[in-house]
Amino acid sequence: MTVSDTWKVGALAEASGLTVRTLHHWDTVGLLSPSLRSAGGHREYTEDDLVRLYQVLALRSLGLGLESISLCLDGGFDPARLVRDHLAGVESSLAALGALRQRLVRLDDELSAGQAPTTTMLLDALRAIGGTGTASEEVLRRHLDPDGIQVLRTRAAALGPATHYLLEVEWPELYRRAERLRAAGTPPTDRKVRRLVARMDELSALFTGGDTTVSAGVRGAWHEDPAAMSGETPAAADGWRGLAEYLEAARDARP
Amino acid sequence: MTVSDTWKVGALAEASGLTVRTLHHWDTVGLLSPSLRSAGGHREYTEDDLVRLYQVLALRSLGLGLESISLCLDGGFDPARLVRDHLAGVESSLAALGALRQRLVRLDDELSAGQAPTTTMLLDALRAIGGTGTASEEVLRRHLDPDGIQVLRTRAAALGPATHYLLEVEWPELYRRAERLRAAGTPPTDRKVRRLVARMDELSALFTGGDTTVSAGVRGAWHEDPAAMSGETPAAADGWRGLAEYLEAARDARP
DNA sequence: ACTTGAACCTGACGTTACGTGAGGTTGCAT
DNA sequence: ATGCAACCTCACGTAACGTCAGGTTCAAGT
Repeated sequence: MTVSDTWKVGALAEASGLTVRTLHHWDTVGLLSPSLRSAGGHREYTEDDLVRLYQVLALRSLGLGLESISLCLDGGFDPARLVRDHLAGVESSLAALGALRQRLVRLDDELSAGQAPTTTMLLDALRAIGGTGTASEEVLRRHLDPDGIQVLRTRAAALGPATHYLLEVEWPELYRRAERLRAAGTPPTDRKVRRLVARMDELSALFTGGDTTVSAGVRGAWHEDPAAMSGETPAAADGWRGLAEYLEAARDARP
Repeated sequence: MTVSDTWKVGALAEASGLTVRTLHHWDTVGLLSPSLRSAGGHREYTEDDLVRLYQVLALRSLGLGLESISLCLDGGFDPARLVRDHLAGVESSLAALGALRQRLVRLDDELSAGQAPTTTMLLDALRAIGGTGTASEEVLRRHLDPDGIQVLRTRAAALGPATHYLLEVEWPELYRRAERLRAAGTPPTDRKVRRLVARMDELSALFTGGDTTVSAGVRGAWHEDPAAMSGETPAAADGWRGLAEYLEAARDARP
């Protein structure tokens, strides 16, 4: 007596907002198979199948995978535990995404603030020179003469936006890796650490034009007051100073 | 004069914390190919390749895809725009994840609160009966006699945890779909809406045991004060009442 | 020089939840 | 009978690798 006692894929897809392909897929993986087939092999979904469909939709809206949904509906798994585990996964990826967003927002802010240089050591130093006046300015001036400052300014102008951008991203990444290695107890003589330091010096050279006086001056300034020279957050109270000494040790061990 | 002027995959993998397979993959997709090969075909990564590796690691830590990293490093794309676009994507998925977490947390709370029923219409009604005393209790008692209440209590005990769980999840999902359809201007006579209402009535029947007196009573209570009967947040001020009338119209149009 | 074991190589398939055709068949209405 | 919309079953593509499988090269020890 109902209008239609079975549904075909197209009708069901349109009614549920899914695609035909999705229903096909759910059929092949056994998540939702129509109870009937027509003589010619066309799928015929019954009312019972619709019930199952609603259940699947409900569980899918929680972000569960198809396999989990099957287990849940076929009674193979404790739903409460499944939800708790899933929630734990969601929480962790949420935290990771949040941290990522923090970094991207900062980076975006800095990038869209025109050509004004950035948060990290050398770039922050350049901002100080630019006259914006941060805490790092004084420290830096104590370690560099006007000529050295002029070198930095010239270099900053010569570098293209891509390089500028890379420094914004690669430099903090090198720091994080160094921090992780130090936290793991890796000795400064390890070749991983030595490579990191070498790369940091290369980036430094990019800006100083290989002028060792200038680069040593900047490094000295950073070593004296790392916190003022970087926007990054140190891991521990002695984080920056400890890291600076750690990297210095790696540098000294080079020969 | 250096310790080793080229690196082999294994050494590089160990030094960078990646796997050999990952380096192979980055080679085949052209993201990071070693500049040299040994006579026998072994990969030999030079210092320049290490520079590239650090850049890739830096960009990857931002969550960019390999294709984007290639474009960025090979100068094919504006890095600032790339970051902005990526940030937008991250923001949106962050919002989605946050909403999902909200739902999961609530669900988890309710599930771990023992057998105490839940937020949604019928289950909330059961809680009211249980004596916890919510706003819905009074409304419900006005629509049900003690016999009807006994029917609900018996049913609640008879239903297994899986069904209980499904009601917690499927019921709100049905609501959200109904709300979306109503918001989209779908007429109550549409078969999608009619199916939704039918399924809601089926769930209702699950709890009332098909006793139309009881189910009508619960429905009446919910219709009188939807906000008190559900923990969900309405879309608009008239959200719940409007939705209730919408669903009632669909029910009436059934013959 | 010869052997041997570790490290390396290139395929090739599996993973998630479908999208997107290709090429052929069925169902319903004229 | 015929047309055409809707249906069917392959089967490849997606992102970024993991995980064998079967064969080759390297470096050290004898």
